[in-house]
Amino acid sequence: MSMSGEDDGPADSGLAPEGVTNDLVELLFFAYRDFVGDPDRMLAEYGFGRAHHRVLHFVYHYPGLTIAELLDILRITKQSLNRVLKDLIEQGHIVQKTGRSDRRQRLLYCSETGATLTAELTRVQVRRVARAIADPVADEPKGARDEHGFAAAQGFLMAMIEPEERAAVRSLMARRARSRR
Amino acid sequence: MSMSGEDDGPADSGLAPEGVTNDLVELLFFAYRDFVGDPDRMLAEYGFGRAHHRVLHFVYHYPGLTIAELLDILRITKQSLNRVLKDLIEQGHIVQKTGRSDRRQRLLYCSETGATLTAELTRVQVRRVARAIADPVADEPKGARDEHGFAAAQGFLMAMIEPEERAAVRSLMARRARSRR
DNA sequence: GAGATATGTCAACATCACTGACGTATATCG
DNA sequence: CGATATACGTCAGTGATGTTGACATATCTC
Repeated sequence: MSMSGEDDGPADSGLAPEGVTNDLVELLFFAYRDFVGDPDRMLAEYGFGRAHHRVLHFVYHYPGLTIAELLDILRITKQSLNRVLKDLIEQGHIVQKTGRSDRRQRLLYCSETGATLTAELTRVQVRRVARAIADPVADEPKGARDEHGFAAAQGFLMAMIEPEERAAVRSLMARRARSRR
Repeated sequence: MSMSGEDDGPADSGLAPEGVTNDLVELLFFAYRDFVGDPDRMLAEYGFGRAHHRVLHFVYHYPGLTIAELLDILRITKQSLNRVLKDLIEQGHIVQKTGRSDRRQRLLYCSETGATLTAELTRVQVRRVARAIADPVADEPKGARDEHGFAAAQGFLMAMIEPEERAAVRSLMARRARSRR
């Protein structure tokens, strides 16, 4: 009797049991928190914030980006972008060049210092992700039950979390498991 | 010159080729953006924001949470928490009960309406994650080359992104691949 | 030359975070 | 019991980042 209606049929549908997926939802929160935590701290020393990081990141990795493209990527208003972009340009981390085919465009590039700074930030984030891929945290040694790819996603996300925090996250989620019974 | 493939020879280090990992870093950004996008829009109708969502989420899933525990989970100050918590209590979505073993504690619970609202938010997020696990987006049909679990992570994160946005993300990242040569 | 487009900017405002200080209720310990 | 610590609440001020709305300027397109 497929209760076909909504969506998450924990029973027989090809989809995930809800309990495990709930864990993934929370792991995503914790993983993302730590994922942006490193750059946040590094940039704070320069007086920059996460918004500056996002601009630096995309300009560094996609040199020659236009303002419009950047706005579309970041999904913020041009006023919001302009505030942080102005900081970065004034401090010489980003430079603008007038577009050659369309002189209205301001193509964005990192300066030497901007590239150095951003490479540093990227290095830290890439390292965290690469390690999480290489050494996912095996959480459920029950093996065998990963037809769906939960354990893989769970191991990856848990490995993205700061090691000292993992115990706290695990014991929190164990608490839900208990109260479900 | 090592033939075989582009450039990224993970060769000896157990770690990931940097190019692919860069993609994962960005996919994480886009995936998280869309992951929180649904609840953001739903809560905006109630005049609530993301901070309210986080409180509702953890109180709903871990009934009886204390203020201190919630502060530790969210990593914000009690002043920040209090602002949103006050909103939620005044509007009857969350109730406080004095702790029985320690009467200083205020144990947090969702009311009926709070539970209904939060279940709705959770449903949307769980659905997105469950689908991404069940139907990861196969991006590199080259197969075979996933000894490290990149393709799996990439497929999961891409599937977390709003379907209409995937083409844009793909073409953006293709642009980096091009400029690397 | 008219109108669309790309960008910059001013002003006002909302959300969500922070610090610092202080108040109250309750628990714990000597 | 009294001192001290803990859990929580709150006032006041500030900063980062987002929003809307309006308007200016340069440049492209027709």
